Amino acid sequence: MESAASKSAQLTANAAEALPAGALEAKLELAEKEGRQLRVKLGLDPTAPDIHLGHSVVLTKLREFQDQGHRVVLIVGDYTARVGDPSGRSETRPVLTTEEIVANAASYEAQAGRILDQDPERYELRYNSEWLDMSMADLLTLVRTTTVAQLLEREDFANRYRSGAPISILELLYPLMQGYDSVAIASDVEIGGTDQTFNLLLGRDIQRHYGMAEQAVMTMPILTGIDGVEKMSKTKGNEIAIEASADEMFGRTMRLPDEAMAGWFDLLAIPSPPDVTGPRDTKVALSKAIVTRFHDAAAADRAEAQFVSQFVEHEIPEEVDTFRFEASGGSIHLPMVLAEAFGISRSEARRLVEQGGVKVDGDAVDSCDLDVSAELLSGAVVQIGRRRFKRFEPNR
RNA sequence: GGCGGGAUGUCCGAGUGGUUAAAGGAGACGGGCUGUAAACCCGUUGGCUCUGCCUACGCAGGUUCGAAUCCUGCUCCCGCCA
Repeated sequence: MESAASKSAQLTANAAEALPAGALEAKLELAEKEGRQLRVKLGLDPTAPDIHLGHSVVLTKLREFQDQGHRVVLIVGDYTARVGDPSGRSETRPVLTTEEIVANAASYEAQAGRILDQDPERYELRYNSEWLDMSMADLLTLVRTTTVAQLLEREDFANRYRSGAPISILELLYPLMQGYDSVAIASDVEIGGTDQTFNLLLGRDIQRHYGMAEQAVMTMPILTGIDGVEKMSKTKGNEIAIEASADEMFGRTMRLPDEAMAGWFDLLAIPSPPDVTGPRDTKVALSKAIVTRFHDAAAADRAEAQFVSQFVEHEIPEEVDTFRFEASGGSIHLPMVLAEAFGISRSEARRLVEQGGVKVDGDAVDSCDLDVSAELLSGAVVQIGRRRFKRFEPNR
């Protein structure tokens, strides 16, 4: 039997922090002694419908807990989403409608299932509206646990307060609500990104006020987006969704700046290839590993081949969507048909032609020829830039 | 309750009567280059029936030959003092 110490060491291997020191190990020991599972909590913020690689870091960590026999309690923050987590933000989040939240939550659960073990013995899903839709009296009890000074210790609040930027009461309430989630589900461990450290630790205080054992806290480093700088997030458009196609996953990973690769290997728990290879090959290996994880090895090979053909050798891809155009007249006004085919405005189409960005069967269109013959387009592959293709077929 | 600040294009943010479709930055897109959908360089970035026209600087009016810029009212947001 493995010791609690070694299990703890294993779990914290690529974590940022495990707080307070020794707490996780103590929890593991306790669980073993009492012969029970640990309840490991993760709060999900259903403000965007897609799970991306950033979420996968934490979810994969939860999976490790499951593989050691523990129980993951996923909390869909359907109620807290009405408040908006201010973590790391300089402004108040927009509030979602109930319908959006419900739809996002459903999609979240389905996607989380790709990483987590959904065996009911080891998996529990809860919505925090279940307990946060509380009476005023209960809210007052909750609010009594914490002071404004405590909340203002949090870096983003402190910064905003100092600079005279607005802080809404709603936002101050968020950490309290999240902490109450820990009370409601009696969590033993809570996991989150390093930007959650304050909230996770406050959860301990709140549990204590309610006379409960305090949770251990584990934070995971934040995965950068494909820009290699900012936190991966849908809003910034630098994410790789775990539902993305193999080609998209591969290509987007190839966009990652070389310097950011090491962090990705570490956080995504992908073994680094031998360092005899150059950065290009390293990045290819990373891309293939990611595609393999969410699709399979064959898909990774195909994605690589596709990438090489399209972006290295600049070939027209084999499979191109067909666009049917009206070829009744003899000549076609290019901006019009491009706008229709690619969903851009005619002005934009005109600009693209002027910049030499439009190719028909590989040849750039002359900017003087805004009207072309229908025959030229018939059966041709029209290309905008390096990434957008459509096969034109006359509509007859 | 009092005082003050603010609302500009996808975002941030200049601009206080006239070459302003609106500086600058970010983002995005196109081209070049490249191991790369990286970096770097160049360019573009409201729409259209495109040597011109239309729409746009919170909303509604007004002044003016002419307003994002001045005036009036309204809506919303924020800070400070009490």
